[in-house]
Amino acid sequence: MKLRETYTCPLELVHDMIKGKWKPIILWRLRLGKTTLAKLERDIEGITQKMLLEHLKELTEFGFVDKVVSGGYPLKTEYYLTSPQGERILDALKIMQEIGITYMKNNGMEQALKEKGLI
Amino acid sequence: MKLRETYTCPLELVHDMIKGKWKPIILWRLRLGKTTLAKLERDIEGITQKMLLEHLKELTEFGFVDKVVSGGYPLKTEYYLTSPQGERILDALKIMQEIGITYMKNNGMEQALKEKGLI
DNA sequence: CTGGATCCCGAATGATACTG
DNA sequence: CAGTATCATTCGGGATCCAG
Repeated sequence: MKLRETYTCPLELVHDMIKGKWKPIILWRLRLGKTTLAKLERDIEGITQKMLLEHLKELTEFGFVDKVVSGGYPLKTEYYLTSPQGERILDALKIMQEIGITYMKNNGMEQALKEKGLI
Repeated sequence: MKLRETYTCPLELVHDMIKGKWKPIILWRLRLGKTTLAKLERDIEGITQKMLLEHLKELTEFGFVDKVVSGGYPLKTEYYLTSPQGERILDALKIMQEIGITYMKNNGMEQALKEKGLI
């Protein structure tokens, strides 16, 4: 995600920072608390380690996520949402999630919601 | 913005619906109320009519925006946020705007904010 | 050796310019 | 305004590298 040099509006900046196929899902998954790369990879359906790493890196650079690396065996890295920025963006994502659920209900996609236990 | 056939999460769906360089700004501008294409084009710095039209079309298809065409000469079309979906997404965008302002303050981009009168 | 992270490349998609 | 062409970015695969 390449940022522009100038933004006409802070909103654009943030939108660019969370733009990308996997970023919202990663942040969403991180709402459950600090977790490892392996767990993220397991829980996020369809993502590859490479994509996960790339997007995590950007989220980290933009200050939404941070990580702790604990050396030793096995080598373990844990990722978590930063406070307040990471936690704040979650508020926005919650609204989007809510809109999505309502939208799907109203557009005959209830089946998918049931399968995920969201309804 | 091509939507996928399956989404693992409603959040992804919404993120895809507002993805695109100009969509957040268009929605943001529409928070000020119903307005015409010409005014949008004038107020959104750097957008071309083509881009504006395309993005408005998608936002309309996804139910965030609607338009009223009042016949007569000249033919006048006005766009506005739908209720509740369009207004709801605005709540998410407000949070993003806020995060963006804070981010810019903390990263030496205050100058840009002052120029826009946001600070 | 194992898990974490980066590099290079082709294919697909988005943005903008150009044109009628 | 719509259609097409061009240019820039992103996605994803696979190889590779680094560190304990």
